[in-house]
Amino acid sequence: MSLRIALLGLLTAAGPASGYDLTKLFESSISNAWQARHSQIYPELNKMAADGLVTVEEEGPRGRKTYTITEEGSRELRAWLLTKAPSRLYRSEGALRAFLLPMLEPDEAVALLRAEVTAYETRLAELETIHAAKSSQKKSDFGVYALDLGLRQTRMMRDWALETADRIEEASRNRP
Amino acid sequence: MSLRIALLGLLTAAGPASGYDLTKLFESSISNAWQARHSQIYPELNKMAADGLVTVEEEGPRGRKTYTITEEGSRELRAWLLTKAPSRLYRSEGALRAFLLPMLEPDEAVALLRAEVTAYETRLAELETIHAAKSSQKKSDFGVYALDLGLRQTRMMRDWALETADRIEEASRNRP
DNA sequence: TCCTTCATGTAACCTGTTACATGATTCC
DNA sequence: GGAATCATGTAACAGGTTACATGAAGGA
Repeated sequence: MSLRIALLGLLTAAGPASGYDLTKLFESSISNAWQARHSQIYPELNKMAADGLVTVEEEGPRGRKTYTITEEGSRELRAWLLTKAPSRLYRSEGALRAFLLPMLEPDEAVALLRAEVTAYETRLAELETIHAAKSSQKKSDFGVYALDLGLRQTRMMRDWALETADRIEEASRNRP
Repeated sequence: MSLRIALLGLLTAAGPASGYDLTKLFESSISNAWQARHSQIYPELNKMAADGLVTVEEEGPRGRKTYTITEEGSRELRAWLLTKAPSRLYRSEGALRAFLLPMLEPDEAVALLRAEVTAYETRLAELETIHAAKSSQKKSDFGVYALDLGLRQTRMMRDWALETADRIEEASRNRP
């Protein structure tokens, strides 16, 4: 379901687009919240067309098909946003790792966490670049709230890793 | 892979247990980081036994099988923790919703966000209760870092929803 | 006796990833 | 002519959810 919603959202935000365009839009605009490959996108667009949520308005060179969202598609998207309670289940390899951290030696755990901090710093820098670009261009509001959420998420993870590393280090100094 | 790791982790943290026990442990201890149903856990335990990562030490009443982690299982778990770089891909229905928020009317978006705030407050209260219980009993360290992460995650989401609602409300008051 | 909990399993289905496959167009 | 990019698709597999199915043990 979520893939459908994401595609309808992108077609609303960016206007008519091909599967190829949507694959790139996925990477550049929504990858912070959801991911999908072309191998999942193409069949889904075909199903959505069969269900009347999108139409193929024109076929360009190289078999390019440009999809446009229909009235029904917009209704479906709106209904999902307004009525469907979001699943708050959270699945993360990072959190699983966090759970298992106490089974490592303190210095091993600290080394892992310091590496995580670096990775999150890098990611943060990327997101901040994107954020700066978005703020200046003022083109569309789509993505601004999700980008803010991504920034907060990344900062939170970095802070957690940093503070947890310090905590473990201090505890192991006190009783080695 | 992650399911295997989670099961090996639980067997390390809680000692020998049955599939039934592990299903409940999943819900009570690790659900913040990962979820799995019994229909996924039972077949996986059988595969893990075939691969020599766990052994069935005893069979109790009602066909109960108690699994114990093997040396090889411990090695596998350690290796995963120390060598496998965690995927930092983030997929969340909440974030997808955040992306699409600008397509709603301001008052609709604000209402959704206020409801989110309430939901996260509730979740936060639950986690804080668990946290308080864990802190006092001091039984095992397993889960403390993941629980801390869960608390930060939930607070971050609540704050984001709250501040975004305020932001949208103010913007719509200035130019209605 | 009946209900609840304990206990394990399978089957159908949906979602997502990786890899394979093909061909047109454009630019150098 | 050759490489990069545009463009669409399928197949095999892995991971996860929902529903179905069964039965033993324990307590009211």
